[in-house]
Amino acid sequence: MSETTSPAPSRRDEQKRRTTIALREAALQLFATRGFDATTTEEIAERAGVAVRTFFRYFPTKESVLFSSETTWVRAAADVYLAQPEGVRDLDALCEAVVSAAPRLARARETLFLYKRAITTSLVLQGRAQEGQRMDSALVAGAIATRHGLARPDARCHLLADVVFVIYGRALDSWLEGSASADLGTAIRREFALLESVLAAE
Amino acid sequence: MSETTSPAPSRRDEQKRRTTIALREAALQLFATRGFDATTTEEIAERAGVAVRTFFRYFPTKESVLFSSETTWVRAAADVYLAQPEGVRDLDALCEAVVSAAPRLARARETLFLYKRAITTSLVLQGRAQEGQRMDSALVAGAIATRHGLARPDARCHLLADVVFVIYGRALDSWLEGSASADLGTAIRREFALLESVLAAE
DNA sequence: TGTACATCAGTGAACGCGCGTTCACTGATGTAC
DNA sequence: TGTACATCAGTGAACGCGCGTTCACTGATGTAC
Repeated sequence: MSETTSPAPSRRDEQKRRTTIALREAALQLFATRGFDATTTEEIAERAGVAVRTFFRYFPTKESVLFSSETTWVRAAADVYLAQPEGVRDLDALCEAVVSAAPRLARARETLFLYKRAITTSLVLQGRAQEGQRMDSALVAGAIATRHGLARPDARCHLLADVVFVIYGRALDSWLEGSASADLGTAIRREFALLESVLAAE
Repeated sequence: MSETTSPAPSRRDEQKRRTTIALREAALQLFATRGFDATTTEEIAERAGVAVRTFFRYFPTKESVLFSSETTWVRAAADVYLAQPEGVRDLDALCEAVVSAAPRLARARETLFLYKRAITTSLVLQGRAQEGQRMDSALVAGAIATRHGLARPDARCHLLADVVFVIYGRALDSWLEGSASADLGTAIRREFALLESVLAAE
């Protein structure tokens, strides 16, 4: 009755997984180097070793290949946030939560780097990435509301969540642009500290 | 030698201006109601009373019709920001600057409403809007740097500028969704106050 | 273990569609004298 | 003020292109007995 164990991946499932990954990787590489618009679905399929027809069996649109609907690091971070002691200030709790996701993100540095490069080549991808972030922000706003005993997030929750994503985005960017040896967690803490200093200024 | 006076708009210039406006308005209406993807350039041209061919004489792409490159309210707001007395805290100076732009924005309420609706229907438009905001944010970051006597904006300037746009965006949204009689300036001040309270909390 | 049938990943080919371009032209507006 | 020519806004038609769909099929994997 243990439904949690891997449910016997058949050869077919294995094959499907391989094809999915092959298409994802091919697309990421091509988008990051040549740009989204300059890459055709034909080229992606070719690089992945399948027919174009197959590409559209796996992904409904060209741009959807970059965005897996798998639960992001945000959900895990929200749990960390909610696990913080009551006495901790919201902003500090959020900082800890985001920092807790750093190792997982750091492990995918190269992929994140390509992903970011790919995004910048196309308005569609930027729009889609923003859409994803809006959903993540709403999720975080919900967590903040929960911590405060609110049934629904109010304006404060949403504002705070949005600010957190500004901070996260800036931290991620500086980390990706810096040396590979730098620590993402440190970069995140730095941006949080910056926010405080900016508001306290004068 | 007064180059500032209007340089004698000829009939041709007048005609061009009319066509531009007609295309813009037609596109805005159609995008906002039917959605960007569901609207063809054919329909836009038809509604504006010109041929499709003419559309592409005025705008290089379907999506560019929504974005005029005219200087936004941001430049004016940046000037207001820089005109604030030295003693005023950065955040307060920024608040005043954004609030000073409120009347101008409020006058275009209906257009802003349609614009926002249009944006939400398409990833391309979202990306393009975001791109514009990035540029505006960079402009504000530059102004902040100037006020602090920096040659170039540092991380603090950029973070602050980004936060300002989060605040502005949230204020604008709540104003557009609220009753028409509400005041945008008030909404802006409210969001700024919210940010302070959020950071001071506990 | 072996056979018969069902399912399903992958494919080829043809197609619809709308964006954006290219070519060649018309007729109104503007300018030179 | 009037005439001759130049410029330029607008157009029609045909086209290239890549995304995404539809139809009809193949061969490998999975299942029933």
